[in-house]
Amino acid sequence: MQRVTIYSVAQACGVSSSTVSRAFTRPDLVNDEVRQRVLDTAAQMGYRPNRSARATATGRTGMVGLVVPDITNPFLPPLVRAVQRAAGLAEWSVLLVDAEGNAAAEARLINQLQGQVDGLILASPRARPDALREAIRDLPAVLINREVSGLPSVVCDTAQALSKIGDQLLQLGHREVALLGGPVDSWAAGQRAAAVRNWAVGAGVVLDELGPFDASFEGGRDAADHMLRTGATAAFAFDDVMACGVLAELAARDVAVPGQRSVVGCDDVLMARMVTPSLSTVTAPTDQLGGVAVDLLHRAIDTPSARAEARTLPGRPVLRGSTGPAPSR
Amino acid sequence: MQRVTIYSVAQACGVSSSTVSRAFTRPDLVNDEVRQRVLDTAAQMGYRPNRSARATATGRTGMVGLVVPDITNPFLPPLVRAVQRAAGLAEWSVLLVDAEGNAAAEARLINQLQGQVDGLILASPRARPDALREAIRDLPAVLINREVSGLPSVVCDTAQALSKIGDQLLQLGHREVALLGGPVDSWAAGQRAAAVRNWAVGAGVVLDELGPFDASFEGGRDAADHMLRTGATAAFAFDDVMACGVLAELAARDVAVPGQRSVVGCDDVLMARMVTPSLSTVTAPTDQLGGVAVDLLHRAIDTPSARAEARTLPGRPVLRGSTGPAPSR
DNA sequence: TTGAAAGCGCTAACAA
DNA sequence: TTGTTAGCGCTTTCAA
Repeated sequence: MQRVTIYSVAQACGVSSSTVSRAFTRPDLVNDEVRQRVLDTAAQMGYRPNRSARATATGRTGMVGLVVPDITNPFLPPLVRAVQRAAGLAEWSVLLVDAEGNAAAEARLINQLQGQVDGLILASPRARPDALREAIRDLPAVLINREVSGLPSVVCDTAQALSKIGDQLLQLGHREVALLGGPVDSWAAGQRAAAVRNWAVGAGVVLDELGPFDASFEGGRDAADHMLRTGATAAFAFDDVMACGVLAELAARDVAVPGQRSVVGCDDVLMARMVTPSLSTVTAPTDQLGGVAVDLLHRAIDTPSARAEARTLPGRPVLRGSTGPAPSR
Repeated sequence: MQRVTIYSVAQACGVSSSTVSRAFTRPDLVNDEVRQRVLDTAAQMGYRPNRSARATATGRTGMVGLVVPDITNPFLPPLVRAVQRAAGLAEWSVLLVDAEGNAAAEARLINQLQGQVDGLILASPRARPDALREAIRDLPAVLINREVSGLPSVVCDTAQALSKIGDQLLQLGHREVALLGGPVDSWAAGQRAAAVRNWAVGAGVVLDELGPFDASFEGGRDAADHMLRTGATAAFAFDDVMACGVLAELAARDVAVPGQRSVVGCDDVLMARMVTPSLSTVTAPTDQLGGVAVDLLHRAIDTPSARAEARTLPGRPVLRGSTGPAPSR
């Protein structure tokens, strides 16, 4: 029993190999009856188009590279899923690459993807803009949660949501608030910090800018320690993971949340609901982020000349158990 | 400026295309000096071997499919990373496929991978054995955390670790213990249940078998509810996620952990350290699981005739804050 | 140690 | 609407 190719199918059908090929790739160009016959015998013979051969012939691999800075960051798996689902709809396979938290590795990994994929989706990459652009070369690429001029991107705008949560804190009586900063090479960290700063000025509250801290549980514990040395009664953590660390450290020190301190996260990862108290945070529209990214990549591939589009999707504020009235003095 | 191929490099070097090809794939077959010259000009011209063309010629894609049942399960991302790292060492790219928690989708997805990859790594697949075997067909495949006769596999043995934790509970005075069962189609759930049962018989403790529950936070809350209706002072949850749900529900009902109830998880996911109290659990040797899986796949590909090997790696018990002395009556 | 040439399975002009 | 044919870029005999 031989490998089944378009040739064996063609022979079995009494047509030429091109007809078989067309039956699969350009069904409209083939007589209905013939096409059906081809498809049937192909199915029956267990024919599966050889992706590699197709790729050599067309120059398209049918694969997209998805590069993530750190797959263990709980924000990413749902995003990976979203991208995967959207890509699947476009008949794309996803080549996942994890930079293992190493910003320097990103460029190298992107490089390795060259020639293996039709396009790139980069989820909140940490590499510097020039390194990024050089690694990407002329491969169509889309960024998620980061903007770099000249590259298409889709980001979650957390500014509005954060400011809404801020207003809530204000109403709850908080007058001094801490900003627990995230990694300096994180674009999102910059955006979020700016948003909180902006809100603080408008709201007239005292803002204690602390950090940068590691975007991790331990970083959060560290941040809580610093926060307790200020007069802040509430804190915006860079993300939910850090916020969880803050909660843990506060609990360890018998500082009641939300009784004595309020804590706000960002991203709304699965864990945000699981901790006690549950985290007030900003929900990112993960599915849409993935969908739009794939969509933009489609365009970037089909119309390489088109101007890079920078899209923004709003985050949604969610108030849960970790925010409450400021303690009375 | 044209695409650079072995031909352009060959021309620039004054050698034949086969020599260029060899310089990359069989360097030993080429004169040292010539090879160096070829490699240098290739690098300088920015030559990158075309994976697809190579694949059509050799019949090897240089890719492995990694199928996971649910990428949002926190146990998996570290495993994905481990597999990816090991695969990278073998010059393999990883095509990640997420079944989105849908057992039925697994077989379909595996099927789609046919012809696209050289082999398959299936992380704790849920599909039934026959469906699995049929989907795999004659693609080399390795299972992680599941055993199916005839297929190579590497699993984490949690039995010893669970029994050790059980012994600890015994010493702490627990005499009635609950087993919060996981999904029935999970092989690991079966193994863990058997381990706990076994230990319980040997230790002479009363075992309340409850469930099956959903392997989720909500499933854990549900399980806690059931547990509280028994006399159990300690519980083995199917996994850490479920255990977190148990902790949350107990906290919500003001049942102190570990004061009134002890809780044991399994897997030692990141979250296990983050919850309060931190979870006593079983640490899986994730990196090794990934490494061995890739190793086994290597063999399965190189020696298709070889007998399927079923390897076992021990889990390690970790006692943290969620286990303590049984409450005195 | 090297080169010529056939072929991997498929697509895409072009012609019929 | 179909078939013929020439590639896609690479590997791999086979001869030299």
